[in-house]
Amino acid sequence: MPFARRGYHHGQLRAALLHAARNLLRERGTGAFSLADAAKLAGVSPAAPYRHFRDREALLGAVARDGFVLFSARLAEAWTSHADPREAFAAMGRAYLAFARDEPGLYAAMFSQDAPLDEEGRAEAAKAFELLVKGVAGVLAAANQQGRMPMPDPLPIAMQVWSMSHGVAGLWYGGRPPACPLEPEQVLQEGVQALLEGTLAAARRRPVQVGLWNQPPDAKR
Amino acid sequence: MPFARRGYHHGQLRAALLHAARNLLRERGTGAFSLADAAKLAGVSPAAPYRHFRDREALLGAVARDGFVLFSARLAEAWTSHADPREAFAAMGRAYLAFARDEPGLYAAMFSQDAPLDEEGRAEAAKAFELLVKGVAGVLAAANQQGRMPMPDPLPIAMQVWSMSHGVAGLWYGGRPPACPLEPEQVLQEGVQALLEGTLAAARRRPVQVGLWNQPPDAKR
DNA sequence: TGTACATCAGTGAACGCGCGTTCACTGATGTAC
DNA sequence: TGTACATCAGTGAACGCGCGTTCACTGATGTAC
Repeated sequence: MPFARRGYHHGQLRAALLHAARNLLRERGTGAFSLADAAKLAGVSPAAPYRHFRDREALLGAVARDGFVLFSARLAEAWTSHADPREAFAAMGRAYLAFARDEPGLYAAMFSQDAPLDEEGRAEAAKAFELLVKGVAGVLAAANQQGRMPMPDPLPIAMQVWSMSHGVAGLWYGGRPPACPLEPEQVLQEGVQALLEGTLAAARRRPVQVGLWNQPPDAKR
Repeated sequence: MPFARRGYHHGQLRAALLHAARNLLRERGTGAFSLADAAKLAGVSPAAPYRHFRDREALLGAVARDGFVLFSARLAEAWTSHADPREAFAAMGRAYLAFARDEPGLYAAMFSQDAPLDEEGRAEAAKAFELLVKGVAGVLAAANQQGRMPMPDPLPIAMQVWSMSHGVAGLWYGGRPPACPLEPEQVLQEGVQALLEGTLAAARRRPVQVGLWNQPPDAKR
């Protein structure tokens, strides 16, 4: 039992509440989460949380913010754990799904409007997305070492990858798993693989335009 | 006001409750949905719904089932509205997103474990997925009119397309829309485009093996 | 080192609310004779 | 055609519950002198 209280004053109630809330989120959903239960789990009266959070929403928002911090850390860890960008990117995908699998309630809260993110929370969410963009850019650069093709804009591709990851996570870990016998990791891995391959194939069809990198072909007129 | 009651007996309370529940789901989320409000919206006492549904979950499950029926209809409509499989498939994607945009609460309920599907409901959900598989198979066949490459199994591809669609829907219509300036329709359309292109590129690399269609290359030993 | 006091984290009882669900009932409907 | 009666959809009042939140309070902590 981490964050156990020591006396009349808890000492680290804020951290204990965040911890308890995450556990509740894991067992029940975002909707079933209750402030009273979080307080009880932290071994404290139902009024105590109000010393640290304005209301229920504020606690949920803080949990979601911490969720994005943890999420970013896991993605960054996966990215730096491999030298080859393609392997690193694949590891990122596995880390993404592992996070959604192990913390489905937290993951759902992070992307739900029930847990309103403050400015800092939105910055943390943006940071996680930046990691994905960096990963996509790395894979694209690795596939284009000779600079034979115009570099596609990594942002829409990252958004497509994010969408597929979010979709796989939602379908398998967010509700009813699909009836088909496919493994979510495989679906995502092969899907992203094909997605990148198709993008690169399209890019190879366009002539290299030195000085016009990252610009769409129509922009020259 | 559809399904308005006429006298002491409502006449079509079951349908009215399903209608009211869908409206509530549209305005609030799955979590905030309440049986009492559905009854009030249908102009009936809070005990009346129990004549037609075992409990709150049963009503939600019935709403979800009807949601899948409507969803399938929209997808089928889009598919049959174009002769060219590629155009039809693109229309299906747009129909998918339009459904999730116009009925976000219903869409969320359909994929949430809060609304337990009965046998019939699961069959309806499977039917919607079948339409997607049919669409993928149609596009693959159109790209392979000369029979030059082994036909890839449409099922995992359909699952990847479903995941990306579900992810785009979840990100843009299910919570916080992403900060990036991309349109969800464009992200999905281009993503699926690249995904299919990559899959076809991979398939072209394999030699045609007459009599071994739909079998993975390793299966020959 | 000791003491008075400000600060503030946590208490516990209470509130109002809305919800899911039950229950004895009432009134409309339709069917058997 | 008329009447008695079974059926059953909807009533309304009530229940128990859990929740978010407030409020006057209490007790520990740390700081100024």
